[in-house]
Amino acid sequence: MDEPAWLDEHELSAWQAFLATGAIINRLVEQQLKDDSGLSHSQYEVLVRLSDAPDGELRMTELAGAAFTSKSGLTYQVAQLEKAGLVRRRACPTDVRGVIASLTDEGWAALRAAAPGHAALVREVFVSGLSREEFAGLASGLSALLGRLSVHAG
Amino acid sequence: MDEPAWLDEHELSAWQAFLATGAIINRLVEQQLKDDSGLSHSQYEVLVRLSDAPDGELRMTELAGAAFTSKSGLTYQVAQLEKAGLVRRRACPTDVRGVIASLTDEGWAALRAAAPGHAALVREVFVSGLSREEFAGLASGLSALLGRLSVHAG
DNA sequence: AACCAGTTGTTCAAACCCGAACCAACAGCC
DNA sequence: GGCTGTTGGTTCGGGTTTGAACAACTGGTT
Repeated sequence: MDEPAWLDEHELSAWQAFLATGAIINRLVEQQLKDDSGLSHSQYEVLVRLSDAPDGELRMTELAGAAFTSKSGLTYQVAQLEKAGLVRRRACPTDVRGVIASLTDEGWAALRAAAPGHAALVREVFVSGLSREEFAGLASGLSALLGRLSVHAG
Repeated sequence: MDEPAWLDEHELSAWQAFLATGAIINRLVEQQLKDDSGLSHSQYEVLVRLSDAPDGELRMTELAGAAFTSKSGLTYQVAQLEKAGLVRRRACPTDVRGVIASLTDEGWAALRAAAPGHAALVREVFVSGLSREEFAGLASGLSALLGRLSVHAG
């Protein structure tokens, strides 16, 4: 009801930290992937989602929901990945409109090759350096936030 | 030393939550600002940094450091803001190369107009819905992370 | 069967963002 | 004064992302 119109000191600094960490970490991840594997972060995410799905394939829409891009953005990235031979597209048997993206052998290989370096960086910039309690608090806060946002995103 | 090459379950889900929340929240913020004030998030950030600085002015480099864009990205955004009349550029008295960006009256006004709606959204998607403990944990985790990253960013 | 609201994925123009190259100007040094 | 290495900011080229418009299709209703 009588919520103040502004963020208080703690809220503001948490918000700033959220933005700053996001920006910095994204940049680092982007750089590492590009340098070591020639993949962009979005492309890597697409490969990961596919690899998590049964048979390594997923409808475009599901993929767009799981990854964090718009539909058109996904079309573009999948086209890039297809050009690179990491992903194949095929028609969906149950829906003529549908397109199914699936990992090729090269796609699996690229992912296997890229993952360890990526994991190491994530560990370095996101996990290590925090105490067990700090990390636990961060993790549970983020997960609560995500749960809350899912409502919003609906 | 013998760090596993992969992220364990907890690390992975925290990482995913970090990416997902960042993506979703950024999108919501972007949308709200654009709809209500015609500003992009980056532009809003630039205005905020300037308003935080003494006399509402800052050198380009300091601005680029404080906001989270590259130098060229900043040049672009400041040009946009200048075109919109919200920011003015003037030469730096102590360094001929230097450029000082400063808020115009319209800039102050635009910021004052945009801030409450922005604050309300941040509150809604970032603060509220979390218990006091969850938020505290999240905040301290983020701040630890940021402190850790500053080393990295050097 | 014919309609109709909703979904699917692509295309298009525009905006955005980055890194590299660049020029000009600083600072420190001999 | 003249070098030399560094910094400040813009420019440029290219890749990326977005939302809106679109055409094709679906599933349910009458």
